[in-house]
Amino acid sequence: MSARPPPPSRPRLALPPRSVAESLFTGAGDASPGPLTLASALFPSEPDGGGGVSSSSGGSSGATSFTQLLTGNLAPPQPASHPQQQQREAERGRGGVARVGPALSVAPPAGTGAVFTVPPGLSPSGLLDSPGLLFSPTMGGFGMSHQQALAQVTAQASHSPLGMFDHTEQPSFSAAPTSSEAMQHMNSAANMAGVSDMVTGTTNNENVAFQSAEASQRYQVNAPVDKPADDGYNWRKYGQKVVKGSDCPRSYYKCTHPNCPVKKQVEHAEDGQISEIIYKGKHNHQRPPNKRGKDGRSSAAEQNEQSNDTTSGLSGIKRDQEAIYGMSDQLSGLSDGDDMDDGESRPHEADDKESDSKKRNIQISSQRTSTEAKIIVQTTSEVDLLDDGYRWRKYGQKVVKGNPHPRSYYKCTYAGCNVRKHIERASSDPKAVITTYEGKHNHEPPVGRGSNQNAGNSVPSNSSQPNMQNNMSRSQASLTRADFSNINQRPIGVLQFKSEE
DNA sequence: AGCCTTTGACCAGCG
DNA sequence: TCGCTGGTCAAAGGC
Repeated sequence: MSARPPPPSRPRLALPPRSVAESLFTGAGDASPGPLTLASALFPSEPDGGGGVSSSSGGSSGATSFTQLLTGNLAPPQPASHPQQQQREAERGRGGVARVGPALSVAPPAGTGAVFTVPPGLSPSGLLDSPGLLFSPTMGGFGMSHQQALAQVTAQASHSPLGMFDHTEQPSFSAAPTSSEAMQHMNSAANMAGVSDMVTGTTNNENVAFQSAEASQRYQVNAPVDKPADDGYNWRKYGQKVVKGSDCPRSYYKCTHPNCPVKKQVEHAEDGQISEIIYKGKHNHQRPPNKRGKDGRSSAAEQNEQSNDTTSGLSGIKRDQEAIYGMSDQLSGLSDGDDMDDGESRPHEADDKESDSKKRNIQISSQRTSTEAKIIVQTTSEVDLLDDGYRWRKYGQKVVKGNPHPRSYYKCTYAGCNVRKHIERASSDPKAVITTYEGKHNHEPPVGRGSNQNAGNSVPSNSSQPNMQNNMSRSQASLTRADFSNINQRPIGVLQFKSEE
């Protein structure tokens, strides 16, 4: 074993416990938008070029869909303050393993990035079934239709790391799934879009064309569990080691399926949480049937899954995982495309440090003990975060110990609505802003308002942006959305959404 | 009994 | 060549 070097602290966004918020999340179905709703709302495209998340490296076209953002318009997950991880990523790239995707919690280098924290209790139905989810036609600014976006996302999902994905090619709109597993992810994606029926026709396809190309995908999660998230496959741990430059012991797992080359590395943080999962290789087999029955790990949620799941065949925890991984898959496949203005994927860009430094990753974190779900997107102004379709009035601000940056408190201005949110900046990265919603709106988002206007913050808005919240059902929480009208401005908002009923 | 985890040792790549 | 490092092996033990 290698001597353990002094572990440099891995920068993390430290959030104070929010029991109130959590309790609200668990029961505040109405208040929460689906993650993709949030994400899509966060990253609307602006045909006029005035909106959309501009790439940190610039050069992105005006029309920026969520998918496009995933492919590259999100800034790289590694902040400049995380050189070690950047190095590690670069090293992984040099290792000859194509690195795809979505580091789940890596911070962006240029101070931009996104973190999706998918709550354990957040079922994919909540996570995925948001009515206004994804690319609502009313989100007219998008560069693609709802169906197109969905198709693209689901196609990306077919390039799953958990299953077979081939990041070397960008899935086309009509890309066909290559595996039943991929189809499961597609289902997840479809569920995310709330239109699972769009792809279920193909999900039954059992003719699996396994891909042979090696690939890997990274997930960064914060899962306070001893074992890595069950992704449906059987793994055997064959090693553990503390790697240099990381405070996390790394565990090595192999897929137990005969002749399956897939391995995964799981890094644990000091607190025992899983901080990162790296998949290498592709399964040459289908996901084994539910294994939990045999080992007695079946959970109530799992059991519930068996009886209730009618969408993707997964529910409860399993579906949560599917949601996590499915989303990750999508994000990975998408993010691998890197700069969207390239117009092509760059599968080996890990070899290119410069490119790597510009790589944008969606970060997804899974906190199984949390009922929160967050999307963290960097922005440059707190007021940018206020535009979520609702009107907010600032009622307080406070500086907490350990964080030089004040946390601001807002209340929904709608009469009788008790929804609050507070925006805080991470001490480690002032550009990382976390928005926490508490409560659920008992009303529709104000109709007719500009999406960038805030009652409490009269910030000039881009009137061309559609009000993406107007068609969201009440089951969706408010969301924070950055003002992307400034092409030079990076979104650094942090979204936090709650589970939906 | 079978499967899995643990853990020290070993190996290979790289600078 | 040597040392460092990451990845893997394999024996031992546990469940």
